[in-house]
Amino acid sequence: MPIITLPDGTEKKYDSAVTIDQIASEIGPGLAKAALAGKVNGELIDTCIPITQNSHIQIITSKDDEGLEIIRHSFAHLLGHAVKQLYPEAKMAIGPVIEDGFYYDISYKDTFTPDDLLKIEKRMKELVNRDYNVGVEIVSPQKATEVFTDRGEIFKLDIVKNIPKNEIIKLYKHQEYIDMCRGPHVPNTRHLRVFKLMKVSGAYWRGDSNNEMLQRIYGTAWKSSKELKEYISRIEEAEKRDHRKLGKKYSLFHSQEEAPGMVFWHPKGWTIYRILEDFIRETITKYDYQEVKSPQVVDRSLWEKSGHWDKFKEDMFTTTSENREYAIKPMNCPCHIQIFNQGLKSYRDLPIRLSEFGSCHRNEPSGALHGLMRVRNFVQDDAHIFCTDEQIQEEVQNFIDLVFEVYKTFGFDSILIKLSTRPEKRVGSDDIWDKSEKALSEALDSKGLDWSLLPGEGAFYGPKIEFSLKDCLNRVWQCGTIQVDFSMPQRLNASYIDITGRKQTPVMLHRAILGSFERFIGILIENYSGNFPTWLSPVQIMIMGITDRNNEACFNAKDKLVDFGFRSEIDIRNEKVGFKIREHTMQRIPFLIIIGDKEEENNEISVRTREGKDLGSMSIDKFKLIIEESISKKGIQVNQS
RNA sequence: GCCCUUGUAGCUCAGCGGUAGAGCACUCCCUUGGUAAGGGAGAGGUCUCGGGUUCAAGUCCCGACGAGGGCACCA
Repeated sequence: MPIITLPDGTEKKYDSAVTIDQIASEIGPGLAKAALAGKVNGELIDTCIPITQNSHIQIITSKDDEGLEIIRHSFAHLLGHAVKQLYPEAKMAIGPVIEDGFYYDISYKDTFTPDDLLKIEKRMKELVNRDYNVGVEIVSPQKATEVFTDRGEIFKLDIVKNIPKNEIIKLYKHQEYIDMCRGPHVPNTRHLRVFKLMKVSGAYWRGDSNNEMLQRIYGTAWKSSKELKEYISRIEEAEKRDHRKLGKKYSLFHSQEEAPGMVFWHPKGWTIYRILEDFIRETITKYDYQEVKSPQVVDRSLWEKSGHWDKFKEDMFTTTSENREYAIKPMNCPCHIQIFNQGLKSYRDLPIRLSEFGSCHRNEPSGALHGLMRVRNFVQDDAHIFCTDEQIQEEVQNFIDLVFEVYKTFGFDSILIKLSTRPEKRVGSDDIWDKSEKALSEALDSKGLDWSLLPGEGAFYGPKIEFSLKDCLNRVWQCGTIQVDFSMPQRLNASYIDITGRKQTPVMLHRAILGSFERFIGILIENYSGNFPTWLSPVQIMIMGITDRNNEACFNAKDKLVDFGFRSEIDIRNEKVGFKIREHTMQRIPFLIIIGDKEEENNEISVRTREGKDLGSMSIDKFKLIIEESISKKGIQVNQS
């Protein structure tokens, strides 16, 4: 005799078990048609599962977020149905929901081509049009084993074996196709309309690189074709902004076969790099950092002491000379400890903040390389803070201020923060972990920030905070980090004399704001889509004459603007002004200056922006104020169109 | 590193067994033109590299290297 309570508080009494489908039908045929699943006391169930207990229920339709997830999940089953019809020998592995869609991992003797994808997609559409009901059955592990043994679904059998005894197993029947899933799933395929198969790629079974490589078919699915279209155009927009493409277009950098994963910075890209470096240098100086520079190539003995030789030998570039073996540094911290270790340190000296724009090399797997985002040679805006346990919290607080100040300067206002705490395998006493985790969380709370906890995700040597920014396409990039390290100072014998005259080991905080310059510039290129704010624009001003008669005036204007400190160039090619304007507008140069006879007569210049706005004629001094204003805003509220 | 795809002029791409193509860029000539493409001519390629099949190989096969999409990795 279940009593069912609806979200609006209405109660319904039933003589016997009742399903979501029945309840929805009583409320209205429209709802019955739209019902995808139910939420019973907070748990999602299929529409056909009988409810026997008094329950609060909610009917899930495609309007709910959960509804879309269910639809996407059912699409994975539908994909399975189609694949097994077309390729009966295929073995289905797993088919979960992911952001924006779903995928299915499949083992099959031949590789799926884009043509196969079209065939599968076509078959899926045909199946959808049958409007067939999806059946669900709760079975025992034995039954599930029988079913999948019959069907030769070896991966499903493996999954069944690993399902805990107390968990129920549900089989979903898509006509002759049977899949296993926690569910719930849509009751009928007519709910599955808007989708597209996107691509096929490789993926390891159970995500383990020792296992077989399966073929993964990715699909996307949405509530409406409008949303699908928006999704596709979002992908296209991201492709247009691809930093590798824009890097070529604006001649910022390139890379070539002879140096995979390394960057050849062109004058324009290097200009941006230098501005960033100067900006960080200037900012951290305000925060009492001291800049240092340490060697690139260091004897293996140091890397043995630091533990890197054991753990990361394969990932380091090495070199030999006169029978000695060296590593090209993959990070700066061991060297910074060497600097710290010179001379006796007192507690009065702490905290010591050593920063370095040190070039590091890591031999990343070839498959990991990606434009500027993942390289083998990079420079971090790196620094190490040597301090006492008690100073951790204040140092973290200061760092948070620093991070927010820097990100804001680029126009990044939405920052996500994650705190990762002790993993199972770790060094350091529970006492010190307690203390430093507390220092980190209290530092965050003292700033009134929202943050999320990642338990167990910390490094073996200490907890950490990670700062991610959201770009204008809402993509999330992890950039900043501050990590407590209890291990390395000890390994490398760092010490200071405390107030009682005893030797102590300092805590070391690794921290970076931008992460690597390479990657951060990649992010900036995509975020601004090449429309760098004036302070970052490699060329800020392009001066062009109308005719040859104006060449001298152009040179004079350029000299004056360069003297003022603006990055200015001239274009006195034998071309019409319209042609030059088009070219430099497309190169996204913020200010275009045109000088013709009229301007010369009045001793003025004519100014136009890359947005196509004509600012009219003015004196160079007046223009100086305009561009100074634009530069001073840095990346804040820039026009990113 | 693994799976798939891929590598042709400076760039974007066509050609897919039979003497290397287009657009843009480049060079030269004409044009000196007022706010997003003036006109003409020319030059430019061991078709990534190394093997093989063939009378004949950018074109088919094998291998290496690079790149792209994923997976794994990311101190």
